[in-house]
Amino acid sequence: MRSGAQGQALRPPVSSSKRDAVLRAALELFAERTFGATPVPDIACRAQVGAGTVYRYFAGKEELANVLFRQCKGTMREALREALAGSTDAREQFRLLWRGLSRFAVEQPQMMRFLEMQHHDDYLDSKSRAVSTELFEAAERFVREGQRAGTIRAGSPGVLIALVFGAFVGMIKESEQGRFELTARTIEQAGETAWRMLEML
Amino acid sequence: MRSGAQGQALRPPVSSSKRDAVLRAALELFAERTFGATPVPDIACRAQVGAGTVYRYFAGKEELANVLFRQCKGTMREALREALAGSTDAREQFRLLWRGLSRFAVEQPQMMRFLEMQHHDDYLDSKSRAVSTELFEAAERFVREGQRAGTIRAGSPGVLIALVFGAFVGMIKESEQGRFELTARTIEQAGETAWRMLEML
Amino acid sequence: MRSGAQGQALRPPVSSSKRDAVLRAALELFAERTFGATPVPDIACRAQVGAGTVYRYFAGKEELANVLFRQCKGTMREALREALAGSTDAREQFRLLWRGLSRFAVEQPQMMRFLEMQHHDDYLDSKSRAVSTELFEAAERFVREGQRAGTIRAGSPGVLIALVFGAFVGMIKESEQGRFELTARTIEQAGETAWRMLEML
Amino acid sequence: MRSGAQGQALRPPVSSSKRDAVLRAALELFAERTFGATPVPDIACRAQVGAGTVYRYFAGKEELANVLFRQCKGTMREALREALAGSTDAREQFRLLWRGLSRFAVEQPQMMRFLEMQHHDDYLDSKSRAVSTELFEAAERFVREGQRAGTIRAGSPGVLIALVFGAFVGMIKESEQGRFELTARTIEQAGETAWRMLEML
DNA sequence: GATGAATGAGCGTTCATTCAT
DNA sequence: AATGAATGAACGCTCATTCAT
Repeated sequence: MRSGAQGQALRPPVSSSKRDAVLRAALELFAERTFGATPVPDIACRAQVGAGTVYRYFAGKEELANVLFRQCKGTMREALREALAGSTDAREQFRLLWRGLSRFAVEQPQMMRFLEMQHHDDYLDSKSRAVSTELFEAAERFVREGQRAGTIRAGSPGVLIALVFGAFVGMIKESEQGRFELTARTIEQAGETAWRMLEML
Repeated sequence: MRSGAQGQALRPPVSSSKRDAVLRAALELFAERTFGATPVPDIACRAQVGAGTVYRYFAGKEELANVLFRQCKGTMREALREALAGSTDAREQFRLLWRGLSRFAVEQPQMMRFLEMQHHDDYLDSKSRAVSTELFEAAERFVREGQRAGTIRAGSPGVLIALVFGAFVGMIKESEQGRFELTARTIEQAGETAWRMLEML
Repeated sequence: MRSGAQGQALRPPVSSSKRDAVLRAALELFAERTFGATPVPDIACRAQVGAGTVYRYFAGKEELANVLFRQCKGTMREALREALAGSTDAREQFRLLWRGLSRFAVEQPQMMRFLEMQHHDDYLDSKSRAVSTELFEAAERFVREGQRAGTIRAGSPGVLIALVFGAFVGMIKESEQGRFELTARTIEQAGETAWRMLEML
Repeated sequence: MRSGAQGQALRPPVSSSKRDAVLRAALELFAERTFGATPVPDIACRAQVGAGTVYRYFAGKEELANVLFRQCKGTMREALREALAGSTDAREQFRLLWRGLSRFAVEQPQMMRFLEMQHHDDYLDSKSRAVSTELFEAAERFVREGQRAGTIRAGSPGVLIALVFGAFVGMIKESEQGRFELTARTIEQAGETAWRMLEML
């Protein structure tokens, strides 16, 4: 019993416990040491898998990183789904957005580090880049809606999102440097602060 | 006048045209390809210097990166000197701060990329970390002064700085992704926006 | 009837459709890419068989190649049977020989490539080597008979065979390099030419 | 003093003792075990050189093999220079040709093995292929001249050369299999035999 | 009997670093 | 002081072979 009625699954399965273990291990190590500084054998070792096994599931280290990148972006998007669904007023949506980001950063600190605190330009493929863009554009839409509704101030949506998201990332980054502790309270107040960049006065 | 009349200097000079050439070349390549992805021989080649010469001036690749990191942070600080000197009112100081960052980012895009868009945790030594901290704390002081003067709103100075600086970096990063163009006007408006996170209402 | 009534055969059968499929696939791939450049899993795949199955029928890649080698040599010998049976006069026998080789080369180009245009010294076992020798010696006998009958000129039979067979292989090889086309006419004339090395003037 | 008046030699020198050692070692090992079965580290080891050094002089294993191939073909051509220069009558020229091949095969058995007893199709580049073709065509010219002069019989020059050269290679090959000893006398008589394929009756 | 996922030794190659010149 | 040829450990990756199913 392979996996239901879809018929054959002739090539490397899209999921399997080994594959998942490799992705998990890669995330841990990439978050800790960067893509470039992580040897594939170390990933295999941490995943409790032979080095060759990595290549059963991924065409190479770069593909592994791309798949992981997309998976992480997907998880991030999931955390922001409610906020980006867009229905209530912008203020409330922003609260959801910030909360979503926070949950993501707190629950998946490795994904956060991997996604937003590292340099991917060397190996990201167009599909991965598209996933990034898509998420960015969803956020832009949120701003544009708010502007139309008169609850978000005027200004380039792209720039505004870059500032808000950058602020969030900056907070996480500096807290990881040990500059301050990242309590729920800190996060919430930071959200209030960031909202000022968007709110209509 | 470093070592008086004893004749030859026992230790390599702290600066020399070769040393500078190596640092310059390293900056260019690190900015372009990351520390981890830049071979030392390539740095030497770009600097028009023998590979061995790099090791005359730096104990190794990591030390080179540390020296470069500190030099870049120093240049950044220089760009912010006026703003951080602190004398006029916070609003004006912030304008100087944002302008300083912008000048730095525009005039030294390679430093900006190297310093703020890459991952250094693997090789930064304590001295370099201290330099970072120092700059961060100068910025915190600016916030604290403003708070004392009643021109900057209450809140953890560290968090506020992290948000503001993060916003700046976010803007640069996304503009480099091609999400929008970074005109003088964009930068200035973004500064107005970011100021909202600090201003007393 | 190999092992009588003892029930199950203790050793895998010497032939089976899977075994044959593996041999066929190996021949195709070895001819195309050489023994050394052909992964066992690729053979299995082409044979529509699990990788492990190859090892049920052959002790390893080398044994597979040896069995294949012998089988190909056998087919070659089959193509030469008439010519080597030796009964008519040498001139006619030679015609049969050349024709046999040609038929073999044309009908089994993969065997020809595998057997005569590649390097086997690394893995051929003594049995395979013996098969080669046996065929060579049959050809020597043909020469010796002709010499005795006065229709083939004097000279070391081994050397003469080496020259004639080498000429044949040379023709095939260069035609595969695209130096000329290998028509029936070309082959026949080449046979006439090669015969000159043997004929009594 | 680099090498005379040609000026700079900015990139890896075309010759150096290490480079030569690598080529020599590669020839020995390729002759013995085939290109495909020879690990680069083994070449380096035999050349008494670090593995990385191979890559200072050659872009990769394939380039090394191509350079070696061309060098060997060059040496072979050198051995045939006189014969292919073409001046005397074809009979005499053929004697020179056969003698040249023999000298080559006897003095450079490793080159002979590498060049003519192995499979290169996988990695030969167009330049190397051109070198092969050039030599083949020079031999064709020899045949054509002889035909024009009426000392070589009619027939496709390409096919005739393929047969003659194939015969030579066949002789070498079988002698290496131990089927007979390769004495000067054997070689000379074989030459007489092979000449029959060309001579005008 | 048959499978193919899994393994890990070993490949071709790179690069931080050294050292004879 | 400066060089750059040389090194070899370590990388990403392949593949002959095994073995749980």
